[in-house]
Amino acid sequence: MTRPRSRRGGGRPTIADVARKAGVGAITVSRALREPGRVSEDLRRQIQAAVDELGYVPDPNARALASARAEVFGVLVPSLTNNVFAEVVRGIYDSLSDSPFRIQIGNTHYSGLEEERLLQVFGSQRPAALIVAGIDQTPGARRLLEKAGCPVVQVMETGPDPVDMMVGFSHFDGGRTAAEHLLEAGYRKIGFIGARMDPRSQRRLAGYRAAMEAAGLFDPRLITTTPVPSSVSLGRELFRDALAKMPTLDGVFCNNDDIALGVLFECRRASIDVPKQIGIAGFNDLDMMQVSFPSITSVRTHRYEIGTRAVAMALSAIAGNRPEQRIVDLGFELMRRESTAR
Amino acid sequence: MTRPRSRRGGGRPTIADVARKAGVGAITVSRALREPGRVSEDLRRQIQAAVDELGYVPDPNARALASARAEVFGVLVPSLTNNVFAEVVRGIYDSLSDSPFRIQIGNTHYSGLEEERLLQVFGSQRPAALIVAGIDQTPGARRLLEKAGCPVVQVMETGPDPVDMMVGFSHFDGGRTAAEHLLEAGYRKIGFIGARMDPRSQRRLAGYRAAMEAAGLFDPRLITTTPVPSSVSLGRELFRDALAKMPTLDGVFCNNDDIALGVLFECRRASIDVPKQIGIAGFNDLDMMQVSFPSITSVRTHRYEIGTRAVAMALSAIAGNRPEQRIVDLGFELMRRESTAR
DNA sequence: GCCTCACATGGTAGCGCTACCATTTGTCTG
DNA sequence: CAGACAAATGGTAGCGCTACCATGTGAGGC
Repeated sequence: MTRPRSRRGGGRPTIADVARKAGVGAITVSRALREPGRVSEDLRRQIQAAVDELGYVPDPNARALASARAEVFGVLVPSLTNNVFAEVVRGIYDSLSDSPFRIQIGNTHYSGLEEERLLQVFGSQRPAALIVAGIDQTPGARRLLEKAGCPVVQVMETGPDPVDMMVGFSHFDGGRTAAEHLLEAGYRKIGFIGARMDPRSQRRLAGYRAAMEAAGLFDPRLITTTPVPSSVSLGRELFRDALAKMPTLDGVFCNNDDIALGVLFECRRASIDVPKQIGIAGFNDLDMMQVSFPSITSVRTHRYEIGTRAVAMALSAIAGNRPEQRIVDLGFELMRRESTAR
Repeated sequence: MTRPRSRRGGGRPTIADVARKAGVGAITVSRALREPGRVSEDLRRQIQAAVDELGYVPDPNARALASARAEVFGVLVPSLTNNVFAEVVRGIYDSLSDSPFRIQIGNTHYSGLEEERLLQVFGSQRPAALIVAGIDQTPGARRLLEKAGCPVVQVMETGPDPVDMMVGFSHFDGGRTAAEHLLEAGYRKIGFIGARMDPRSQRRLAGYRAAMEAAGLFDPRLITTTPVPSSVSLGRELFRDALAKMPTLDGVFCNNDDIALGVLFECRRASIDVPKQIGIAGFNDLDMMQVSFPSITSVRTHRYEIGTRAVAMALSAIAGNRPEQRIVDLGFELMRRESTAR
């Protein structure tokens, strides 16, 4: 004796209700929804009518359980408020908005351990794809990615050894390009100011250092960094520190645009002429860099495109295609502006 | 004849594997994990050992299907890159990071229709709670929220008629306070500059207007708005427009801080003295407002706290408590700075 | 005209977990 | 010391969906 259970609150319609109403088998409804091509025109119309009338929406949990695959993209980023990652995430959302895939974001707070924990959690859902920021996973995280059984895209950076696929650019080259530009503009005592100093910042620093060493101008006292999260106010403070340490500074390459803006404000307050006395270059090229006064030179990065491209590659892999390129370098663009126009 | 199916790729351990290894029933494992208090110390230890050894992680999909409730918080925001919502979302994430709840974010792109669509999708998952930005849902969206069968928190704003609970503040009062401050500082021809003009911006405008009318100084030509998304560069352009329309302008209340910063930059470029010739006030009080030069007056809003408070209220409701207050007003704080110190 | 085969549809048996009962054991009352 | 009752544990039956296989039908080949 099995009386129907009514655990479910509203008792929303199930696939069986649709099947009954349309006068077909449940499996045919399932197919009509997922592979319309395999169901005859007639039935498809009938089923669609029943779906509309009942307001049927498939239960993604039941679907995931039965098919051993959730229609979920797992996305791991180190920060939600940093505009850089927010843009990448926006690209991901926009690219998936018309697909059946949901998105699950994890915030690692720049912690490898937290990343590992989140990968464990995500893995238990059997996601359709994973997109993770960075290429410096812990060995444990890397192992989890490798046995995730789904396409994996590492974003933000390119490197030699992808877990599966990669979309990004070379932060080393970006840092070097900015420093070389400052050198070409005639600056000599060029400082590096950086906050947070995650692995990507470290590589931008390395690029800066390579350029300075090639010019025979490197001096460790030119470098001012902190692990503290980046902000405009921090940029001001770090610049004051840098200037105290090395009063003859005549240029700065900033880790990112927030810092650069802070430096600009501090110059203004201290009546230091930009670009005459000090040249400033930032990184990422946020919208405000081109409208600040003076406008600020920055390395434009293609953050939104990193998100859209990562999704495109993952979708292609899900569809069963081999990727043409496992590693996609989207490059960057140096935007020369007033702040370095000596 | 039922031979075991091995659809599942890696064949990761299930609750039955743990139960077998620990020598108990599956249901006891389930309980040990969810309600440890109801399982004896001994078994709990035994089960934990088996879980650790096998690396068992419960399948959230199966769990959701069986219990008719997914451990998911659905969050709907109009933008992912707008710092305001990014901060709210960060508060939500931080508050839930140690809980079993996952988070599912939906980006409505400021569209009521898209919000409705996303609520439909979210509803099909039977989330544990819903957090939605704003109080101006379409009738359809409101209906979906009402029959969601879970706690609902509307955030960012307070209003008279919550679906369930609310956390935010009065944008009308915020706008009025900013305008009154400019009036007190001695400005008279105070413009309103706004981009995007979502419902919250509209109410800030209404607050500004109320203050100006009370002072007998309102003039529709003082208002410059656009539906275009907000940005620093847009702030510059809108300010130019405003000035062209009304050259005697001596103050501006900006919809948000990006716009305010754009106005400041434009003043600098056009050699307009701030605060002597023009007073500037922004909204939200982003970090950079206090370090810009001159620093910019702004209305500080408690965005992160909106996120944390919303989660706290939802968790309390999930735990079965009646909320002490259905409507929580977190207020705001006027930060007086150099840009309005005439 | 029979066989093959593709195509359309359906039935059955779970996916991994938990709700709902049962059952067992120990503890407390009168 | 019987009866009542709480605490601890387990069995059974699904949650709503899809993978797998079976069946029926008509077109095409020989």
